[in-house]
Amino acid sequence: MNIEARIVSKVQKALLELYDTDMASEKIQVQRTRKDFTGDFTVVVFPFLGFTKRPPEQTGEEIGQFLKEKVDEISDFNVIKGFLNLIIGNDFWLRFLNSMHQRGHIYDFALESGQGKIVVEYSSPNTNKPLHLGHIRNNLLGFSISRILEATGHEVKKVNLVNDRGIHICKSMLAWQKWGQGETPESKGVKGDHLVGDYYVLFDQEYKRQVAELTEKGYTREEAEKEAPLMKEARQMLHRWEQDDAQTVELWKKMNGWVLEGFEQTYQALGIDFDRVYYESQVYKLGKEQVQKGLEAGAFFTGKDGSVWADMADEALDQKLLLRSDGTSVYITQDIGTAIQRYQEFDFDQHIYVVGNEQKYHFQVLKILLGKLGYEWAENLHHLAYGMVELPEGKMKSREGTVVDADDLIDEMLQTAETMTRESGKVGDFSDAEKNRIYHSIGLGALKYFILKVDPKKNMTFDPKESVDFNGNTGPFIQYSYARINSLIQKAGERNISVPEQVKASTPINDKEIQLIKLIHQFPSFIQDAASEMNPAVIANFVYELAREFNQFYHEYSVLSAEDEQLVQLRMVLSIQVSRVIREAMWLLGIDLPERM
RNA sequence: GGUCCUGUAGCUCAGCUGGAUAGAGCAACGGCCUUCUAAGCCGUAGGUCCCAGGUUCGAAUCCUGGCAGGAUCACCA
Repeated sequence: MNIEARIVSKVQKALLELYDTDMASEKIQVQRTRKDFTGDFTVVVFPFLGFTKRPPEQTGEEIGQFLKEKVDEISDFNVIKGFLNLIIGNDFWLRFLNSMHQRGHIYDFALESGQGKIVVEYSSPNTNKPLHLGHIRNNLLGFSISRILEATGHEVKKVNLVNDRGIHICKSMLAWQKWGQGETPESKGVKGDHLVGDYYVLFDQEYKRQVAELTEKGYTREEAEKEAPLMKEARQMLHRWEQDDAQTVELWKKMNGWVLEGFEQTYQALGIDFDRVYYESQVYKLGKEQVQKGLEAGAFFTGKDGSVWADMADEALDQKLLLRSDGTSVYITQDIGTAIQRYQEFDFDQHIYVVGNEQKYHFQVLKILLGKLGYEWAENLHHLAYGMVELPEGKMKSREGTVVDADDLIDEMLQTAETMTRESGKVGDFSDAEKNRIYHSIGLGALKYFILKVDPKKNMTFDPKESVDFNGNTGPFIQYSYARINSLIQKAGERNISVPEQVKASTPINDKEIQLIKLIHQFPSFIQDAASEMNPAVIANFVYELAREFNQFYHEYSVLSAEDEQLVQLRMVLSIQVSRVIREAMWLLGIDLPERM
């Protein structure tokens, strides 16, 4: 049990003994004492006044007195207005630090194993164009939240559902067939996903031209869009694909292969991976059967033209199409099928879908439909709906060419990292391989941190200028803090300063040191919060605060040349523990740390 | 029009299930490297927490109603 929980239970006891009142522990507020007051934890006494029948100051005094006598860790207290500030004795913090020092992972004690199995679906790209900034947010969130859930004792399965079929892929295929002249990623020297994306753009340009031509001839816009020869051809191609036409399938396999290879490179650069990859081409039919079953069971109904619908009037929603009149399935039908498949495969306790917030309605409906089919686990599906990434000049629009390409962005980050590092002149003696590793850590660290530090559900503005800034609340700031501690530890070794197994109980600790130990102490509860809110930003903000706090300490006090031996040992142990927490917090975010920078 | 999300310093964001004088970074200005990495540290300046009511001992936080921005309500995915 952590110290806060202990205080709550002791306050509860105090209320019972002093005022004969049994108060629920959730109603007792214990919080960190604000920096401008003395104390470590604060009990808010206002809620107790109803039954203590005493003014706030007196109530605080009485409870404070009780706690000081009955709780060893509490060495003193003070009362200001209705706030009872408790002071925890140094020996408690020292004991805590020592216990930390002997542990493996720090987040171990956030970890209660056997918390259940969770499937996290993320990334889910279409195979007709390369990844962009929006996908990066998705990938980073999915990957980080998976690690956070693992740290809280869940068994996590990371899955990707690649949308490798449909009309959009046919568009690229058609354009390549018409104008590609056998071009390949190798022959052209570009990544496969970019090559295919280029043909998608080509299709769109030509298609627009045809539509314009037709509207000039007197077609309405809608007619023109439908009748444009290119679109007709694309639809025919999709039809052929669905008929398993050998030539079409071969072309599809070839171009999908190019794209997937390109994606793989991007994933690798981002440092993310999956336990299982699904392809829509293989699972898109799964839902039909389920819908048929539901139809037979009376959960759904048939329209006049043979299409199948669900009525969601009970949920105050409209009707939803599940199968088209020609019997083919729509998007939601597929998701019904894959959800059931995954439940059978993994027997999950929860399933998280990391998908943009524009699909909120979709997932709301998905849960309802699975409920109608009688699956109680439908309520264990969660949609982690993240906001869109906007640019300072507004939304990213592929049509206007304002999308930020993932690979370009990564390159730019690496370039900047290299330039900045060169200018600092700190890695002169490194091998090229080492230097590249460092540029990669820093460049990607900056990008990842920039994106993960904001609350997922909010839309965020991505300012390229700001993202490339390595000062302030950034990934490199934290990496730098870490590298400095690391160097400290190296130096200690060179100077034959040994790190003790235990810090001596009598060692005096100053406020800054206590502040740092307190932060470390809170790490597990931040992990819990991040997990329950599905929000990596909680971790990001925490580790930033820790790094900032440490930098202040580092600036103000000397570790290796502290006044006496005991202090050197305390500060060494403290520094090591801080670096461990930074490392583990950054690991939860999926951000690498260079040992030197 | 219905539903959902967001609105905090010039800009980008924190602010936990209501708690003390609302916090960081960037940008601006001024300091600190003969001392463990200055990608750092310190200071100055900057606020009608969108508006109006309500609940409460207490509201940036909860409720209601506005306003502004965004998303969504396809036989698209």
